Amino acid sequence: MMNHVKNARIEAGLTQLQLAENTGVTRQTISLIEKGKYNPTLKLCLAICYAVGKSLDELFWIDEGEKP
Amino acid sequence: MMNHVKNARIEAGLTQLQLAENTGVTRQTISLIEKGKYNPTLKLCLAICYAVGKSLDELFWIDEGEKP
DNA sequence: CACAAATGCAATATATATATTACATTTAGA
DNA sequence: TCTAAATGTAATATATATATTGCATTTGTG
Repeated sequence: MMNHVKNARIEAGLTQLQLAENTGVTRQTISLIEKGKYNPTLKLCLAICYAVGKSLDELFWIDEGEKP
Repeated sequence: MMNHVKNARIEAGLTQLQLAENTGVTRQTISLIEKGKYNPTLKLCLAICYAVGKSLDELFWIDEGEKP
């Protein structure tokens, strides 16, 4: 479940803890999502989008070519 | 948790049962998502996108103006 | 109208997303 | 180098997404 959350978070100047607080979840949850080890809910995906100023497609859409 | 799944499904000429089978979930799950009573996982959101040929933003992004 | 397909929805069970706590490791700055 | 902040990660607990079954209601078509 690859995504672009980590890059977007860093671009937004946020730490994992800050993003977690902004989105109402735990730092672990953010960490695992960034590592691609979680399958987040849509609600959380949207909260992350709002927090870092990106769209769902920008953060979570994976083109075939991007799959390792 | 409003979305545009129902319209997209109908445009794609699929029934709830067909979309459920294509995405590997139950018809109930599709029904509840369309009714906005569920908070689906990203994986399922992507499966629905692929099944109906739409992007995450097209199906699940809710503009402020759209909120009832 | 009659009949079948499609949909809504309820109750219970299961799988898994997320919380909580805690500790180890890495990274950045003085 | 030293230290604090940031990050990785594990164990257990809880909340909730999803499955399963079943039946009622709606919708379309002859």
